[in-house]
Amino acid sequence: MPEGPSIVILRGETKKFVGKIIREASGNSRLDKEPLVGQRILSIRSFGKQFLIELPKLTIRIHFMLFGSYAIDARKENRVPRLQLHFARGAEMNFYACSVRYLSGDLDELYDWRTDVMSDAWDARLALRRLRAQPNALVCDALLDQDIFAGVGNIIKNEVLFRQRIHPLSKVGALPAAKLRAVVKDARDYSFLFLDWKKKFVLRKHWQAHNKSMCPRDHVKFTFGMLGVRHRRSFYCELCQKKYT
DNA sequence: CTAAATGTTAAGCC
DNA sequence: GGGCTTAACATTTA
Repeated sequence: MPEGPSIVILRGETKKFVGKIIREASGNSRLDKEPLVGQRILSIRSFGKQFLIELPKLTIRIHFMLFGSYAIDARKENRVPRLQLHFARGAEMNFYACSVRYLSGDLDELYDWRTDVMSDAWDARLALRRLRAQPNALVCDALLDQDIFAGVGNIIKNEVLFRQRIHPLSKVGALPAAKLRAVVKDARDYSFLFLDWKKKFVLRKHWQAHNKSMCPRDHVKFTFGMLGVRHRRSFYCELCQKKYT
């Protein structure tokens, strides 16, 4: 569920709710759901891995973390939704095992859409600038930095590094300028491939590095490690992914 | 069956 | 208090 492209898919599945009025709100979230009732949905947006439902008085922010899921006009059996929104004629949205928060204020002030890899407003040059500002960071950390690449997660990280033949423990500042630009470009390009493949339910079979044991280029074993400040899984080939230090 | 995972936050420690 | 590391959270899949 959690990476940016998956949230874009959810946005597509819920766009019909824009303009609709929330008739009832329930769920095991501890938030007060009363303020939602009677509110009309002004817009449904996403920022990185966050799903946003904009109402006149507040915005519902849903983050699916690792395990979250949803059901639109359907329910999961034997599960209590964290948040359930009811609309006219039985339409409903159900969100499970996710983080729900309310935001107040103008979304355009809360979020810098230029940093969302899935956004029309994506600004590659801004990402480059932010990368150059932390030359000592490891590329595997930089790609997961939501202030630079909002929406990029561990799968996209592993795939982009493999596609660009970059060792995850490379230092940002050591990458040649063209290589750094390629990382920025591919973070977005691969995210859109991810979106396309996920829509067609063929994402997994296109993984070249993530969760794989063998390098498809060199047919040698991938190295596996829990790398970076967040100790996230990295799968990489010592032969074809160059380490810039 | 057990373990680990597409992620973030907050507590805990120096 | 800041900056860092670790634990907690929760569900599906291998």
